[in-house]
Amino acid sequence: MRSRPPTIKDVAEQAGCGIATVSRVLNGTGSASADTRRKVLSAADALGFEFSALGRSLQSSSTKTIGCIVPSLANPVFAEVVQAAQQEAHLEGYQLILACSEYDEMQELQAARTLIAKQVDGLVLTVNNASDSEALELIRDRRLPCCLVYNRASFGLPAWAVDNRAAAREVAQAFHDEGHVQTGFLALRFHRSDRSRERYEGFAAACREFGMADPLLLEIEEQEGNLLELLGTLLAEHQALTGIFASNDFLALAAMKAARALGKRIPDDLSLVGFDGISTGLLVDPHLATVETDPRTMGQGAVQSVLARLLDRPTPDLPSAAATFSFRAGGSLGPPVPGKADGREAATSLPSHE
Amino acid sequence: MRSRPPTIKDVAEQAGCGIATVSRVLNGTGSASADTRRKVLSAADALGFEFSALGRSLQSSSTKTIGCIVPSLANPVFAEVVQAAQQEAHLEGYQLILACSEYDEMQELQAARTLIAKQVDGLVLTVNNASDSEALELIRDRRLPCCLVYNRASFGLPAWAVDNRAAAREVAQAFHDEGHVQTGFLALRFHRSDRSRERYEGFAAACREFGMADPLLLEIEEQEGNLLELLGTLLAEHQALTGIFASNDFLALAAMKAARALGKRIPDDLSLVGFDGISTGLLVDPHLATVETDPRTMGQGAVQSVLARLLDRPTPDLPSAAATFSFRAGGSLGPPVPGKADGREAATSLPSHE
DNA sequence: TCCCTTTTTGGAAACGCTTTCATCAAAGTG
DNA sequence: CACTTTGATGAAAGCGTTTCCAAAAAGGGA
Repeated sequence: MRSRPPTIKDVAEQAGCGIATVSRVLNGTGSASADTRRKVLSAADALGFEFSALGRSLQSSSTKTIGCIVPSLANPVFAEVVQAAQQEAHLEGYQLILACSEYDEMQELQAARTLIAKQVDGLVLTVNNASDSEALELIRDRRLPCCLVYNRASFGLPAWAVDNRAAAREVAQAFHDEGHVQTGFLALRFHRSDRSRERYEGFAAACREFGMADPLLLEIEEQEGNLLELLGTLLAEHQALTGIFASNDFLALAAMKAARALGKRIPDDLSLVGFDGISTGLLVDPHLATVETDPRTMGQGAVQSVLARLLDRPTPDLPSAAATFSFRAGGSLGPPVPGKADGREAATSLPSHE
Repeated sequence: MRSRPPTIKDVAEQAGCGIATVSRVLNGTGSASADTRRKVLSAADALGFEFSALGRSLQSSSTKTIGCIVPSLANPVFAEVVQAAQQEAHLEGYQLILACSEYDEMQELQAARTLIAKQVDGLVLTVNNASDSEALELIRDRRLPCCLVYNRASFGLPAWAVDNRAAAREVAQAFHDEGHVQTGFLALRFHRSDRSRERYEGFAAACREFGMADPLLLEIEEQEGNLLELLGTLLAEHQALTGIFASNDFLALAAMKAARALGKRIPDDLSLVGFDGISTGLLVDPHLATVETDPRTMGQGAVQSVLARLLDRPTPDLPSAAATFSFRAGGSLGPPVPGKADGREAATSLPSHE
């Protein structure tokens, strides 16, 4: 029919009354005679009228919108965080505007700017480096309700975070219990993620505490396709390691695959522990030992924290540090077995495949 | 400093000029003397002024925002779609508002309503049933620029879709080539996804075409935790099947695990083929045979289609049906080997694990 | 019937922006 | 020097709401 969507003015005209009355009737605020109500309702219905959130937001200076910035959705952890955040926001009638920083601080900052310009009512985000983020600075200065996820509290902002150091300590303990001494820490974009660094630092400190050798830091820069090759090279260069703690599960699984291609038995020749606890870890054989976290709770909690500030509700309790993760044992971690560790070509150790 | 964010009026006051001038200077539209320009710029800077997208949108009736509805982010396919869509939108200065339908038509409709009320400039979405979606009806009636993803074209809306039937035919062909006759089709929420149904129909038709038995339809309703148990039961009930085509990779991987728990060798006792081509399929052993699709291209393309309409650009070409997928061979599909098929308890067939 | 209270109603302002239009001064032009 | 052109500028309208306020209508009691 009409190309321009109908406005409240159109409804008023059709119903033969003023726009104020239409607003009152349709919003159920204020009084109106039964007759007027009927006329307004039918006019609105006939025109297929819906309020424009724009005019409303301008007026109320509340957009019912929450901004969400995560590094990437390629990581299922963040995908889950976002999904849970979206659901939680939806429950209260809020929408989520999504932005991905691609692990880049400039994009992170720009995203924050854009979302602020869009007048989001609050923000939920995972930044690359919580202790030094221009985006967080901006948000703090703007006094915008905000909550961090998977970052530790910073800039005075609340955070639903995993205690990476404590978790890493448990991993070190597990390695130690199995008798490992020389381990490595494998990270994908080490300098771009404070989470990765915290895990490494906690791991290194704990290794020292348990009297193990300092873990070797194995960094990989980019994820360009040849990840498996890079891992293969890296593993080949460090045959002495009996165990590797990877900064996330995908990396651990990829390392598992690369190690096998090198003829290594898991866990006899090389033990592996991941981080995150994604479900894929339970589909492989042996199961991936890992640190389980709960992305859904994190995303949901972060939104609740923000909403609490917006709606003047009591702030939800942040989880105690110890409750933010749990070590999950798995067949990929076992005692080192000195056996035939160095068979370069060993397709035979790849099961059910010959 | 000030609790209320500064408006253009504040800047004008501080710079000692009219708001129109501020708008012109800051937007780089229209002319202004060097002196005024300087004053405006410094005033804006001093106040930390940023335009409110709200006022601007109200005025221009364009929010620079695209709505995005997908069933869930738990499926990495959709996570990638959303990520790619977000990136592509971002390139043109558009933001993405995200909504998840949770495979529920009511939520799907409600999301569409909300996004429309939020005055999104366009929509990119995957619906549950493209041929019969109230949400799509609404969108079509509103004449909103919109593009479907992973659904086939419907309601006159363009679509970046996978040719599910053709893909399923290739899977049937592959099963046939390996000598399978009695296969099954495994689906998670069959009645909630037209994609799943199309795959089944295409598969069934092709099986018939190749002279195979009609595939058994194995449905699973909900995904509540015990998925592996359900799969185990299901598989135990249908020992005659030599091959299973799953409606997505996760399901195929889970089935693989469940089958092994039953003592089945993959692929000798049971061949498996998935759909989607998620990277996890390459981390397991043997590799999962599957139909690869390209969620990034889909998401990106869909946004381009919408943007083309918004910015009056030539419509991007939709991919030819055949180019929307490619069959990926994998060790999980092989010829059926009658051997010791029925060992109920057979931990031995689980490799490197005893 | 008149006056007072209560309910219903619409005009108008405000929200923050862009854009048109008219004004005014400066700068050319003859 | 009178006259036109040009550039710079601000007032005001309009975008779609909500809400305040005053006016009008409707009851109610004497």
